[in-house]
Amino acid sequence: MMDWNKLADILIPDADIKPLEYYESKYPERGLEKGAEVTRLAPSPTGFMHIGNLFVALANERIAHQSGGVFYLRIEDTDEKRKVEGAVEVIHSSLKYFGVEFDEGADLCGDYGPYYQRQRAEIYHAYAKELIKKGLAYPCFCTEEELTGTREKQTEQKLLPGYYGEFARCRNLTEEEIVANVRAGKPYVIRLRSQGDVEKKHTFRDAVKGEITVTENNQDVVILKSDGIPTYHFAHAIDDHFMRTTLVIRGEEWLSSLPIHIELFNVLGFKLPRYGHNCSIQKIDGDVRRKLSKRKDPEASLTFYREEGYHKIAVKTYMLTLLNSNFEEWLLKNPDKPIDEFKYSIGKMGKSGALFDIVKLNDISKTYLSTLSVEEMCDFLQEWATDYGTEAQKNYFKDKEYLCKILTLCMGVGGKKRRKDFVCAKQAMEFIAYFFDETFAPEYSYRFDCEVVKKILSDFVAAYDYADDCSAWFDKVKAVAAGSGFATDMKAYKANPEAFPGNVSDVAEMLRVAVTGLSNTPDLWTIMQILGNDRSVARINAAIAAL
RNA sequence: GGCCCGUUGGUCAAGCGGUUAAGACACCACCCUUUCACGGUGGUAACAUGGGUUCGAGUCCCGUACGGGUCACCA
Repeated sequence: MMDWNKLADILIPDADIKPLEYYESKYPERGLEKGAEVTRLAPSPTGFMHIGNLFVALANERIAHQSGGVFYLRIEDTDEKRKVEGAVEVIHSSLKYFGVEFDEGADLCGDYGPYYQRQRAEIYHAYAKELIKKGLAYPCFCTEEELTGTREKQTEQKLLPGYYGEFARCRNLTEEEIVANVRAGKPYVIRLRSQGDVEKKHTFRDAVKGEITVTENNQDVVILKSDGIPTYHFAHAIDDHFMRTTLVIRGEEWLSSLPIHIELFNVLGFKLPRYGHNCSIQKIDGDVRRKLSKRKDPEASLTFYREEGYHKIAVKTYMLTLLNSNFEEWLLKNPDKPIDEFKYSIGKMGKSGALFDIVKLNDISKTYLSTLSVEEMCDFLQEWATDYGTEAQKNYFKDKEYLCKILTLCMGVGGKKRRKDFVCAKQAMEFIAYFFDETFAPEYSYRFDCEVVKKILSDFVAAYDYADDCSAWFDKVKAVAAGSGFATDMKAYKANPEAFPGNVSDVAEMLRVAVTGLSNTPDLWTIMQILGNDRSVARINAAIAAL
């Protein structure tokens, strides 16, 4: 008869392990109100934050906070190879930027810590040891070569690959063999002695997908690696139990290991949390649909949105439209309410992967930015420019009064309807570049003959008076147009376009190009008012000279 | 390949056995307009496929195709 107690002491000789009751009482049930959910985000500190991380973070955060529960951050740093310095800071700062705040976790305080898995070795060891004592886990001395060898044999024979049943060679080692191996200094892992049967299937209720069928796990999965660090599966069971997680929303790539988790919770005597497996965000690449890729797609990275200067609320709004199918409808009805008032529901999450649509994001961004005041816009742009702007762009903020005039114009403040010219800070800053001599770099492009343009511009300069009001100014534009035979009456022009070389709008375009270098800008009269008489005239003269 | 998940317009999607199959983005047209926009009105466009069940199927069942996920001492 095998003495598992003795073996457990040999295999896991830690001195600081306490009785199991200690851990249960140290991390008691949270005294939350009924219905309050405890959720978490558990990223690996790889230094890269994927848009999918934000997606799943938002879902968990909404569920917790809207139910009066707790949302915490746990760092899954069990894989030494993937660890990157400063990664936790990146996780915190990028999520915080998008308005996702944790109640506890990682470098915040909390009663259920530590929140770094590497610092939780004691508790993992305590439970691994317990499983060994019960005969539910055992050491495995197989080498990597042996494992790949059996896997190859299995695939060859079209058998289920893995460490199970007859292939679990270390499963039935005798006490003497184990002791001898340990004495010989052979490295070993601890494996679960699976009790499952792959022939048995159960239906499982997933919070996102609904009823799904899961097959029992029969793999003797590794729970403690040879360095004594747990694998994800084991850490997940221990941590989510002792951190008292009630609902795990995670990517669907975890769905296939759900059977392992179910068995682990069961074998440890823990209550299984509820799970929701959500789909990942995809993109269309040529004609294949695939996950947004860290390497190929810049928009996969959270830093992309910061660098482009997308407003955090716009990004969050877009995420929510993907996250919950009835959100857009709500937003339409409640345009002025803060988006956190939307009642998020996990059941309304899409069951199939959504394509990332930057055009839609742009639309949402434009609409959101058009609700800001001039002061808010100014602050928003400055915040972006401080981190990502060029020196010239930073200089835009030296004369705030001047800038505000520009923003008032470009945002259509004071008009009947706001304009929607700004998508993100970077684009907005480029959009207003022509107001600043340092960044005014016109590329004149006219749709009319040089001589015609030259005459019109010259006629206009001769007539222009800075003191003119908008309508006097436009009368002069019309006069100039008429002087070259252009139509000034749009109805007449439309009735017989052949009779004219063009119409007054074509003339306005020439002036616009001359003054701003662009054919697409807000009201030209106001632009010239902002630029001032000298600069306006000088620019038109420069344009004439360039012809 | 095995197992699991999915499939409504170009995109996001509503829909829970009877609907003229919503809405949003994009696109197109017209209107408004001194230019650029905003805005307004309208339009094009979808239930992957084959079988069932049913008086009746986008909705339920089975097969097929296609797409995705997963099969580590990675999470």
